[in-house]
Amino acid sequence: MKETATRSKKQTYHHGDLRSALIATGLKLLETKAGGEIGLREVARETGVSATAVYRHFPDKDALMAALVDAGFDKLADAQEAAAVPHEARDARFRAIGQAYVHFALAHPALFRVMTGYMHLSGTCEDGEVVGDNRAGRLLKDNIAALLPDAGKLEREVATIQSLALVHGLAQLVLAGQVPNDPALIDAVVDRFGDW
Amino acid sequence: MKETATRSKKQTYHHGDLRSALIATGLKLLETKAGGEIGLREVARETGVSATAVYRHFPDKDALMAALVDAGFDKLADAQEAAAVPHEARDARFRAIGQAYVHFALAHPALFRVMTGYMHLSGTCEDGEVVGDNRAGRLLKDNIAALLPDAGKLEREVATIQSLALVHGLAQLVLAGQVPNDPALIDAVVDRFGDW
DNA sequence: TCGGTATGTTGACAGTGTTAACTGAGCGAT
DNA sequence: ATCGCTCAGTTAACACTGTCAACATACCGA
Repeated sequence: MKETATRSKKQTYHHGDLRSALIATGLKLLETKAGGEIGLREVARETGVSATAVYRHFPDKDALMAALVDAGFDKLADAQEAAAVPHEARDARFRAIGQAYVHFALAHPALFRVMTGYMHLSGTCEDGEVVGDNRAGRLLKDNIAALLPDAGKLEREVATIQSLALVHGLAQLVLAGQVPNDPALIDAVVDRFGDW
Repeated sequence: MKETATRSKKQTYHHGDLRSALIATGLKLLETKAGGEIGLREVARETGVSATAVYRHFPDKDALMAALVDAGFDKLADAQEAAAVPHEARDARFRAIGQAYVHFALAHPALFRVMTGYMHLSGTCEDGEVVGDNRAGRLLKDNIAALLPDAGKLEREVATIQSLALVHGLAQLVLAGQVPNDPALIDAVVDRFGDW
């Protein structure tokens, strides 16, 4: 086809890396359509490809959704790292990471809903490890370790889970309309992030 | 029909309070089918009624789901009140309520998933009030007020949101497989519930 | 050059939410 | 007591979804 010039690399086949294209349009659809679900056929249609072509790259709709979840957590990690940069003190960096979690969820509500709704089939915690092994999870655990250098393993795990549960629950409650979307209030709640 | 004898009251019409029957079978289905979604037609079929009969009592599938959310929060309030009974001290009662939240979610995973997935269209917080006005929400706010008698309104709101976000996020993370389902670990995290 | 396989296509099937048109039970007014 | 209206249910159909089977074709190595 004629888009051979637009694609830079991996341009190996018919479409040239359709898998990444599907994920990209999925993310774009989740940015545009603020509310509601997303469909396998819809993603395929918007990518300009037949619906069943998706099955050459994902066994299920669930697998496609899981890939979107992974992509979402990657974007979240980007936002968190960017938010941490301007701060020097370790606790300030930590709080910035927590704020970034909630702000990301409020800025991308549809994507975050997919992330929470399909989280269970993407990177579950293996072998007793706490929180999934994506970049966002590692970022959190690394910061906890830097913040509690003298703590034992269990203590760090508890701190990790508490922090994550706080921001995750807060984001979801605000998105669900159970907590008013008041930045000052949200900041006040997240300021508890990292108090031990 | 012949089930006139089985129904005690409200037996006014063809089915006799079909609305409640639909909610009841919806809850039953959510207990039985541990994972996955629930369907309008499925609920109708299991109730022994035509699919379109649902539309005489609910404008949407969303409305039916919202009713299930309300019913779920009512059952949650029951569990929380029962869990609070044996404790005397106010902080112990408070922690028991928090534990009950997580345990309820883990005991009824499909129902809890529906509750979180459709929470946004059932009892959103009106006029700046914090958390929805169901029994579970009032129970939490009353206990916060008893626990922080000298606190200002904003301080109580922040405490309410922090508590709710902690247990809600924890429950969801465990259900999503991001946190191991270890009762001791969960108890350790929830023990932070109500520390100020 | 040729055969095989990776990557796409069309067509079909079961199942979903939703609407329109229809039927009949129950109750109030005459 | 009967008429008529409205409530509460039905069947039929539509557009849509996820998924499978069968088919077509572009690429790549022998």
